[in-house]
Amino acid sequence: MPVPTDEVERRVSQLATSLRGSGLRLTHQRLEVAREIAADESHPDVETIYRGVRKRVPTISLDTVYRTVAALVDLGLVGRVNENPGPTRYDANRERHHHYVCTRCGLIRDVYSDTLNGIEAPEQVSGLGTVESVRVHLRGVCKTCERKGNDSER
Amino acid sequence: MPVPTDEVERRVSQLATSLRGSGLRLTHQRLEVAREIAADESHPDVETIYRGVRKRVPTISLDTVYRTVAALVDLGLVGRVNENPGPTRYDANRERHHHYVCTRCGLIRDVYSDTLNGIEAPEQVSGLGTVESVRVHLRGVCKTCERKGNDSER
DNA sequence: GTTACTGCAAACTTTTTGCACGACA
DNA sequence: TGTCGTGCAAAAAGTTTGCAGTAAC
Repeated sequence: MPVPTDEVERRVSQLATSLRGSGLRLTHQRLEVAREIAADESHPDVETIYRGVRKRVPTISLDTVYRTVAALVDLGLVGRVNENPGPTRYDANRERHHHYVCTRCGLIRDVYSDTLNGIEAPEQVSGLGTVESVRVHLRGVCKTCERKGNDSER
Repeated sequence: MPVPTDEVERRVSQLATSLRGSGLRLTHQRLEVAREIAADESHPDVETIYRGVRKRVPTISLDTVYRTVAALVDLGLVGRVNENPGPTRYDANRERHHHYVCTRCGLIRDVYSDTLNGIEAPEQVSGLGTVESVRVHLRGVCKTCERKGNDSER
């Protein structure tokens, strides 16, 4: 299930507004990188974003994608996802959510749950520092990998 | 608070037994890498393990540490921790636990909580695949960073 | 017209791999 | 003694940076 077109456009225009608002220039490349991330709910890495954007902007370079993604992360418009070793992946979904991760293929899916959202930090944690977010990571084997029955541990 | 000596030895001997049991040779290097991870609760990366082991085994090479750590992970004796971008970190603590992560300095502390252990996957997740583990990630700013008041985002 | 952004190339960091010698069982 | 593991070196993968030309404002 792809991200609905209007949701993509909503995200892109929010990204555009925020870029402009923070004094950054709204270039063709940035807009297309933003669009690519907004339309991809598979939590793509930079290489994947690069391949996608190149279909529309064949001259874009990989380092521009790196720089743009870093800018979007700094602005808080995109989240970094480090569930697995290997390339960092990115997430345009800024709604509160949790993650399901397949330990075989690395698939990451967003999980929405009021129950999980309601979890509070144990009081002992206040001795360590402030708590700004509580995220649940569910790990297992996805349906596709289970069907394949293979054991490519990633 | 360092890991108590007897707990370190308990972990090391378990690692030794498992290595032998799986047909791998019990070398000086492997034993010392295992000891280093077992004694370090800061979730060290390979470079840190390497520096620690070199005090006792000055001739060990970095790639041996990489290979040993990979073997320990494959045997399920050590966990991989990917809370942040940058080098992968490792965890000798195999008890069920959760993580508190400082978003400024990258500190990772283990969190034990029966409440958090009791969390169950929402039923919608069963549509995605099996669930083998449920871990809670608490992110915030640790006491030390808060005191410093600096903003080195990491 | 300025200044920030891009593309290129090179560097850097983290991790993996091939090979010959040395050490464990 | 045979085989697996180690150290060395080189390569691969992922990411960052300096610079000169180009495009946004």
